[in-house]
Amino acid sequence: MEDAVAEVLRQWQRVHPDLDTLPIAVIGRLTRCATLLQQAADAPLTREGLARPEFDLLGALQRVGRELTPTQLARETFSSGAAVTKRLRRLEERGLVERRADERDRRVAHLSLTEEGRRLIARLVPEQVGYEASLLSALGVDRQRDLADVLSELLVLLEGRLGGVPI
Amino acid sequence: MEDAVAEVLRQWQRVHPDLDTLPIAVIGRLTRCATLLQQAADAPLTREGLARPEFDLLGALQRVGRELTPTQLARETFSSGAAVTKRLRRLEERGLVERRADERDRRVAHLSLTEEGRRLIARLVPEQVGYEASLLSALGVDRQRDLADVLSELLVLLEGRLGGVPI
DNA sequence: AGGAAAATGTTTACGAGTGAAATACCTGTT
DNA sequence: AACAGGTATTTCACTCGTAAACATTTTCCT
Repeated sequence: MEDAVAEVLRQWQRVHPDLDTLPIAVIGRLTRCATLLQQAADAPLTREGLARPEFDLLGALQRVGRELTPTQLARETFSSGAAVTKRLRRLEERGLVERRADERDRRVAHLSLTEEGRRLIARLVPEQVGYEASLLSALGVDRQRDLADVLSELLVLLEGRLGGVPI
Repeated sequence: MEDAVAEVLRQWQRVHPDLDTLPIAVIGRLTRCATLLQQAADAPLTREGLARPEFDLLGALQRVGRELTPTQLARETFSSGAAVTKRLRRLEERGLVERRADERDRRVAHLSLTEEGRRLIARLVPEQVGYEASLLSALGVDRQRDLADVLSELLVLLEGRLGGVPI
Protein backbone atom coordinates (compact mmCIF):
# COMPACT_ATOMS: atom_id res chain seq x y z
CA MET A 1 0.00 0.00 0.00
CA GLU A 2 1.21 3.47 -0.88
CA ASP A 3 0.75 6.77 0.85
CA ALA A 4 -0.69 9.91 -0.70
CA VAL A 5 2.67 11.63 -1.00
CA ALA A 6 4.29 8.93 -3.13
CA GLU A 7 2.35 9.95 -6.23
CA VAL A 8 3.24 13.60 -5.60
CA LEU A 9 6.92 12.65 -5.51
CA ARG A 10 6.63 10.80 -8.82
CA GLN A 11 4.94 13.79 -10.40
CA TRP A 12 7.69 16.14 -9.30
CA GLN A 13 10.29 13.68 -10.49
CA ARG A 14 8.76 13.67 -13.94
CA VAL A 15 8.51 17.44 -14.20
CA HIS A 16 11.88 18.17 -12.55
CA PRO A 17 13.98 15.05 -13.25
CA ASP A 18 17.05 16.59 -11.66
CA LEU A 19 15.30 17.55 -8.44
CA ASP A 20 16.20 15.82 -5.19
CA THR A 21 12.78 15.02 -3.77
CA LEU A 22 13.90 13.82 -0.37
CA PRO A 23 12.99 17.09 1.37
CA ILE A 24 9.47 16.86 -0.03
CA ALA A 25 9.24 13.24 1.08
CA VAL A 26 10.14 14.28 4.62
CA ILE A 27 8.40 17.63 4.99
CA GLY A 28 5.34 16.77 2.94
CA ARG A 29 4.69 13.63 4.94
CA LEU A 30 5.44 15.37 8.22
CA THR A 31 2.94 18.15 7.67
CA ARG A 32 0.37 15.75 6.27
CA CYS A 33 0.68 13.44 9.27
CA ALA A 34 0.45 16.39 11.61
CA THR A 35 -2.71 17.64 9.94
CA LEU A 36 -4.41 14.26 9.99
CA LEU A 37 -3.41 13.58 13.56
CA GLN A 38 -4.60 16.94 14.78
CA GLN A 39 -7.96 16.46 13.13
CA ALA A 40 -8.34 12.92 14.35
CA ALA A 41 -6.79 13.15 17.76
CA ASP A 42 -9.04 15.93 18.98
CA ALA A 43 -12.20 13.85 19.15
CA PRO A 44 -12.20 13.36 22.95
CA LEU A 45 -11.49 17.07 23.43
CA THR A 46 -14.19 18.19 21.06
CA ARG A 47 -16.72 16.16 22.98
CA GLU A 48 -15.95 18.35 25.98
CA GLY A 49 -16.17 21.54 23.95
CA LEU A 50 -12.44 22.14 24.18
CA ALA A 51 -10.19 23.08 21.30
CA ARG A 52 -6.69 21.63 21.16
CA PRO A 53 -4.94 24.91 22.05
CA GLU A 54 -7.20 25.34 25.06
CA PHE A 55 -6.45 21.79 26.14
CA ASP A 56 -2.75 22.47 25.75
CA LEU A 57 -3.04 25.49 28.01
CA LEU A 58 -4.89 23.58 30.70
CA GLY A 59 -2.43 20.73 30.32
CA ALA A 60 0.49 23.07 30.80
CA LEU A 61 -0.95 24.27 34.09
CA GLN A 62 -1.57 20.71 35.19
CA ARG A 63 1.81 19.29 34.30
CA VAL A 64 3.96 22.07 35.73
CA GLY A 65 1.90 21.90 38.92
CA ARG A 66 2.07 25.55 39.86
CA GLU A 67 0.78 28.95 38.82
CA LEU A 68 1.99 30.40 35.54
CA THR A 69 1.92 33.90 34.12
CA PRO A 70 0.51 34.53 30.64
CA THR A 71 4.01 34.95 29.25
CA GLN A 72 5.11 31.66 30.75
CA LEU A 73 2.01 30.01 29.35
CA ALA A 74 2.84 31.36 25.93
CA ARG A 75 6.34 29.88 26.11
CA GLU A 76 5.04 26.64 27.51
CA THR A 77 2.48 26.16 24.75
CA PHE A 78 4.60 27.62 21.95
CA SER A 79 2.11 30.32 21.15
CA SER A 80 1.90 34.10 21.01
CA GLY A 81 0.90 36.24 23.94
CA ALA A 82 -2.17 37.52 22.16
CA ALA A 83 -3.40 33.99 21.55
CA VAL A 84 -2.94 33.17 25.22
CA THR A 85 -4.92 36.24 26.24
CA LYS A 86 -7.86 35.14 24.11
CA ARG A 87 -7.79 31.56 25.29
CA LEU A 88 -7.55 32.65 28.92
CA ARG A 89 -10.65 34.77 28.57
CA ARG A 90 -12.69 31.81 27.37
CA LEU A 91 -11.29 29.46 29.97
CA GLU A 92 -11.87 31.93 32.77
CA GLU A 93 -15.44 32.47 31.61
CA ARG A 94 -15.95 28.72 31.68
CA GLY A 95 -14.61 28.63 35.21
CA LEU A 96 -11.72 26.32 34.41
CA VAL A 97 -8.93 28.77 35.13
CA GLU A 98 -8.59 31.55 37.68
CA ARG A 99 -6.39 34.59 37.94
CA ARG A 100 -4.51 35.99 40.89
CA ALA A 101 -2.84 39.37 40.89
CA ASP A 102 0.82 39.64 41.80
CA GLU A 103 1.17 41.96 44.75
CA ARG A 104 4.74 42.92 44.00
CA ASP A 105 4.51 43.60 40.24
CA ARG A 106 1.12 44.86 39.22
CA ARG A 107 1.60 43.99 35.56
CA VAL A 108 1.71 40.27 36.02
CA ALA A 109 -1.06 37.79 36.62
CA HIS A 110 -0.82 34.27 38.00
CA LEU A 111 -3.07 31.67 36.45
CA SER A 112 -4.08 28.38 37.96
CA LEU A 113 -6.66 25.68 37.42
CA THR A 114 -9.88 25.93 39.37
CA GLU A 115 -11.13 22.85 41.14
CA GLU A 116 -13.40 22.22 38.16
CA GLY A 117 -10.53 22.71 35.72
CA ARG A 118 -8.41 20.28 37.68
CA ARG A 119 -11.15 17.68 37.66
CA LEU A 120 -11.75 18.10 33.93
CA ILE A 121 -8.13 17.84 32.95
CA ALA A 122 -7.44 14.95 35.30
CA ARG A 123 -10.22 13.01 33.62
CA LEU A 124 -9.46 14.15 30.08
CA VAL A 125 -5.73 13.57 29.88
CA PRO A 126 -5.75 9.78 30.29
CA GLU A 127 -8.70 9.56 27.94
CA GLN A 128 -7.00 11.74 25.36
CA VAL A 129 -3.64 9.98 25.57
CA GLY A 130 -5.34 6.61 25.41
CA TYR A 131 -7.17 7.64 22.30
CA GLU A 132 -3.96 8.88 20.72
CA ALA A 133 -2.33 5.57 21.57
CA SER A 134 -5.11 3.73 19.78
CA LEU A 135 -4.63 5.93 16.71
CA LEU A 136 -0.93 5.05 16.62
CA SER A 137 -1.31 1.45 17.71
CA ALA A 138 -1.30 -0.01 14.20
CA LEU A 139 2.26 1.22 13.87
CA GLY A 140 3.68 -0.96 16.63
CA VAL A 141 5.40 0.29 19.74
CA ASP A 142 8.96 -0.18 18.47
CA ARG A 143 8.21 1.73 15.30
CA GLN A 144 6.62 4.49 17.38
CA ARG A 145 9.76 4.72 19.44
CA ASP A 146 11.89 4.91 16.30
CA LEU A 147 9.71 7.74 15.08
CA ALA A 148 9.85 9.61 18.38
CA ASP A 149 13.64 9.29 18.37
CA VAL A 150 14.20 10.64 14.87
CA LEU A 151 11.75 13.43 15.49
CA SER A 152 13.57 14.31 18.66
CA GLU A 153 16.85 14.56 16.75
CA LEU A 154 15.20 16.75 14.15
CA LEU A 155 13.59 18.90 16.79
CA VAL A 156 16.91 19.60 18.46
CA LEU A 157 18.38 20.65 15.15
CA LEU A 158 15.45 22.86 14.20
CA GLU A 159 15.26 24.52 17.58
CA GLY A 160 18.96 25.15 17.55
CA ARG A 161 19.00 26.53 14.05
CA LEU A 162 15.91 28.67 14.44
CA GLY A 163 17.12 30.39 17.56
CA GLY A 164 16.05 28.09 20.36
CA VAL A 165 14.01 29.28 23.29
CA PRO A 166 16.30 31.11 25.71
CA ILE A 167 15.36 30.96 29.35
CA MET B 1 21.29 17.87 23.92
CA GLU B 2 17.62 17.47 24.66
CA ASP B 3 14.56 18.58 22.76
CA ALA B 4 11.77 20.75 24.12
CA VAL B 5 9.33 17.88 24.46
CA ALA B 6 11.52 15.79 26.76
CA GLU B 7 10.86 18.06 29.73
CA VAL B 8 7.14 17.98 29.01
CA LEU B 9 7.23 14.18 29.09
CA ARG B 10 8.99 14.20 32.45
CA GLN B 11 6.41 16.60 33.84
CA TRP B 12 3.55 14.40 32.74
CA GLN B 13 5.32 11.37 34.12
CA ARG B 14 5.58 13.02 37.50
CA VAL B 15 1.95 14.11 37.61
CA HIS B 16 0.53 10.93 36.06
CA PRO B 17 3.07 8.23 36.96
CA ASP B 18 0.92 5.49 35.43
CA LEU B 19 0.48 7.27 32.10
CA ASP B 20 2.08 5.86 28.96
CA THR B 21 3.67 8.96 27.45
CA LEU B 22 4.69 7.43 24.14
CA PRO B 23 1.76 8.97 22.24
CA ILE B 24 2.75 12.41 23.52
CA ALA B 25 6.34 11.77 22.55
CA VAL B 26 5.26 10.96 19.02
CA ILE B 27 2.41 13.38 18.42
CA GLY B 28 3.87 16.27 20.39
CA ARG B 29 7.13 16.10 18.51
CA LEU B 30 5.40 15.60 15.21
CA THR B 31 3.25 18.68 15.53
CA ARG B 32 6.10 20.72 16.95
CA CYS B 33 8.40 19.76 14.06
CA ALA B 34 5.65 20.52 11.57
CA THR B 35 5.09 23.96 13.07
CA LEU B 36 8.77 24.84 13.13
CA LEU B 37 9.35 23.55 9.63
CA GLN B 38 6.42 25.42 8.22
CA GLN B 39 7.58 28.65 9.78
CA ALA B 40 11.15 28.17 8.71
CA ALA B 41 10.69 26.57 5.35
CA ASP B 42 8.56 29.32 3.95
CA ALA B 43 11.30 31.93 3.79
CA PRO B 44 11.92 31.65 0.01
CA LEU B 45 8.17 31.80 -0.60
CA THR B 46 7.61 34.77 1.64
CA ARG B 47 10.25 36.69 -0.26
CA GLU B 48 8.02 36.32 -3.33
CA GLY B 49 4.91 37.32 -1.42
CA LEU B 50 3.48 33.81 -1.57
CA ALA B 51 1.94 31.94 1.32
CA ARG B 52 2.55 28.21 1.63
CA PRO B 53 -0.99 27.19 0.67
CA GLU B 54 -0.80 29.38 -2.43
CA PHE B 55 2.52 27.82 -3.34
CA ASP B 56 1.02 24.38 -2.88
CA LEU B 57 -1.76 25.25 -5.26
CA LEU B 58 0.62 26.52 -7.92
CA GLY B 59 2.81 23.49 -7.33
CA ALA B 60 -0.11 21.15 -7.84
CA LEU B 61 -0.83 22.71 -11.22
CA GLN B 62 2.81 22.45 -12.17
CA ARG B 63 3.38 18.86 -11.14
CA VAL B 64 0.25 17.35 -12.65
CA GLY B 65 1.02 19.19 -15.87
CA ARG B 66 -2.54 19.82 -16.96
CA GLU B 67 -5.58 21.91 -16.10
CA LEU B 68 -7.40 21.18 -12.85
CA THR B 69 -10.84 22.11 -11.60
CA PRO B 70 -11.25 23.73 -8.19
CA THR B 71 -12.52 20.47 -6.75
CA GLN B 72 -9.50 18.59 -8.06
CA LEU B 73 -7.24 21.29 -6.67
CA ALA B 74 -8.89 20.90 -3.28
CA ARG B 75 -8.24 17.14 -3.31
CA GLU B 76 -4.73 17.63 -4.59
CA THR B 77 -3.80 20.13 -1.89
CA PHE B 78 -5.80 18.50 0.91
CA SER B 79 -7.88 21.59 1.51
CA SER B 80 -11.51 22.61 1.51
CA GLY B 81 -13.29 23.96 -1.54
CA ALA B 82 -13.89 27.29 0.14
CA ALA B 83 -10.20 27.73 0.83
CA VAL B 84 -9.36 26.97 -2.79
CA THR B 85 -11.86 29.56 -3.99
CA LYS B 86 -10.21 32.26 -1.89
CA ARG B 87 -6.70 31.34 -2.92
CA LEU B 88 -7.66 31.22 -6.58
CA ARG B 89 -9.04 34.73 -6.42
CA ARG B 90 -5.74 36.09 -5.16
CA LEU B 91 -3.67 34.10 -7.61
CA GLU B 92 -5.84 35.12 -10.53
CA GLU B 93 -5.60 38.77 -9.49
CA ARG B 94 -1.84 38.42 -9.42
CA GLY B 95 -1.93 36.96 -12.90
CA LEU B 96 -0.36 33.67 -11.92
CA VAL B 97 -3.35 31.46 -12.67
CA GLU B 98 -6.04 31.68 -15.32
CA ARG B 99 -9.48 30.22 -15.65
CA ARG B 100 -11.12 28.61 -18.64
CA ALA B 101 -14.79 27.76 -18.75
CA ASP B 102 -15.85 24.26 -19.62
CA GLU B 103 -18.07 24.43 -22.70
CA ARG B 104 -19.87 21.19 -21.97
CA ASP B 105 -20.62 21.70 -18.26
CA ARG B 106 -20.98 25.32 -17.32
CA ARG B 107 -20.50 24.69 -13.61
CA VAL B 108 -16.89 23.67 -13.86
CA ALA B 109 -13.83 25.81 -14.34
CA HIS B 110 -10.43 24.71 -15.57
CA LEU B 111 -7.43 26.37 -13.96
CA SER B 112 -3.95 26.56 -15.35
CA LEU B 113 -0.76 28.48 -14.76
CA THR B 114 -0.21 31.59 -16.80
CA GLU B 115 3.12 32.06 -18.47
CA GLU B 116 4.13 34.24 -15.53
CA GLY B 117 2.92 31.64 -13.06
CA ARG B 118 4.88 28.94 -14.83
CA ARG B 119 8.02 31.05 -14.76
CA LEU B 120 7.61 31.85 -11.09
CA ILE B 121 7.01 28.30 -9.99
CA ALA B 122 9.75 26.89 -12.20
CA ARG B 123 12.19 29.22 -10.53
CA LEU B 124 10.79 28.88 -7.03
CA VAL B 125 10.50 25.12 -6.70
CA PRO B 126 14.20 24.27 -6.94
CA GLU B 127 14.99 27.19 -4.66
CA GLN B 128 12.39 26.12 -2.14
CA VAL B 129 13.35 22.46 -2.18
CA GLY B 130 17.00 23.34 -1.92
CA TYR B 131 16.29 25.49 1.09
CA GLU B 132 14.32 22.71 2.70
CA ALA B 133 17.20 20.34 2.04
CA SER B 134 19.55 22.72 3.84
CA LEU B 135 17.18 22.87 6.82
CA LEU B 136 17.19 19.08 7.06
CA SER B 137 20.83 18.60 6.13
CA ALA B 138 22.09 18.43 9.70
CA LEU B 139 20.09 15.25 10.10
CA GLY B 140 21.99 13.26 7.51
CA VAL B 141 20.51 11.71 4.40
CA ASP B 142 20.12 8.22 5.83
CA ARG B 143 18.31 9.51 8.87
CA GLN B 144 16.06 11.58 6.62
CA ARG B 145 15.19 8.47 4.65
CA ASP B 146 14.40 6.61 7.87
CA LEU B 147 12.11 9.42 8.86
CA ALA B 148 10.38 9.53 5.49
CA ASP B 149 9.85 5.77 5.65
CA VAL B 150 8.26 5.69 9.10
CA LEU B 151 6.12 8.69 8.26
CA SER B 152 4.97 6.94 5.11
CA GLU B 153 3.91 3.92 7.14
CA LEU B 154 2.07 6.13 9.57
CA LEU B 155 0.43 8.07 6.77
CA VAL B 156 -0.93 4.90 5.20
CA LEU B 157 -2.42 3.87 8.51
CA LEU B 158 -3.93 7.25 9.25
CA GLU B 159 -5.38 7.66 5.79
CA GLY B 160 -6.85 4.20 5.94
CA ARG B 161 -8.33 4.66 9.39
CA LEU B 162 -9.70 8.12 8.82
CA GLY B 163 -11.56 7.14 5.71
CA GLY B 164 -9.02 7.55 2.96
CA VAL B 165 -9.73 9.53 -0.15
CA PRO B 166 -11.93 7.42 -2.41
CA ILE B 167 -11.49 7.98 -6.12
C1' DA C 1 15.49 61.45 42.17
C1' DG C 2 14.17 61.28 37.37
C1' DG C 3 13.60 59.95 32.87
C1' DA C 4 14.74 56.54 29.17
C1' DA C 5 14.27 51.83 28.15
C1' DA C 6 12.41 47.42 28.80
C1' DA C 7 8.88 44.21 30.14
C1' DT C 8 3.95 42.49 30.82
C1' DG C 9 -0.30 41.97 29.25
C1' DT C 10 -4.28 43.49 26.39
C1' DT C 11 -6.53 45.51 22.42
C1' DT C 12 -7.22 46.19 17.56
C1' DA C 13 -7.37 45.49 12.65
C1' DC C 14 -6.83 42.11 9.56
C1' DG C 15 -6.23 37.85 6.99
C1' DA C 16 -7.29 33.00 6.40
C1' DG C 17 -9.72 28.77 7.13
C1' DT C 18 -14.21 26.33 8.06
C1' DG C 19 -18.94 24.35 7.65
C1' DA C 20 -23.22 25.31 6.06
C1' DA C 21 -26.15 27.59 3.01
C1' DA C 22 -26.85 29.41 -1.48
C1' DT C 23 -26.44 29.36 -6.48
C1' DA C 24 -26.19 27.44 -10.77
C1' DC C 25 -26.12 23.62 -13.48
C1' DC C 26 -26.51 18.80 -15.08
C1' DT C 27 -28.66 14.01 -15.38
C1' DG C 28 -31.79 10.53 -15.26
C1' DT C 29 -36.50 9.11 -14.66
C1' DT C 30 -41.04 9.32 -15.30
C1' DA D 1 -41.18 18.08 -20.72
C1' DA D 2 -40.74 18.43 -15.90
C1' DC D 3 -39.02 17.37 -11.76
C1' DA D 4 -36.09 15.13 -8.17
C1' DG D 5 -31.68 14.49 -6.94
C1' DG D 6 -26.93 15.15 -7.34
C1' DT D 7 -22.66 17.93 -8.38
C1' DA D 8 -19.47 22.16 -8.88
C1' DT D 9 -18.45 26.30 -7.12
C1' DT D 10 -19.10 30.37 -4.50
C1' DT D 11 -20.77 33.09 -0.61
C1' DC D 12 -21.63 33.91 4.20
C1' DA D 13 -21.03 34.16 9.06
C1' DC D 14 -17.96 32.89 12.25
C1' DT D 15 -13.69 31.62 14.74
C1' DC D 16 -9.03 31.91 15.54
C1' DG D 17 -4.29 33.43 15.12
C1' DT D 18 -1.07 37.19 14.20
C1' DA D 19 1.53 41.49 14.18
C1' DA D 20 1.51 45.92 15.62
C1' DA D 21 0.04 49.45 18.56
C1' DC D 22 -1.10 50.51 23.22
C1' DA D 23 -1.33 51.16 28.37
C1' DT D 24 0.69 50.25 32.45
C1' DT D 25 4.33 49.25 35.40
C1' DT D 26 9.01 48.23 36.58
C1' DT D 27 14.02 48.58 36.05
C1' DC D 28 18.15 50.67 35.00
C1' DC D 29 21.43 54.29 34.62
C1' DT D 30 23.32 58.52 35.72
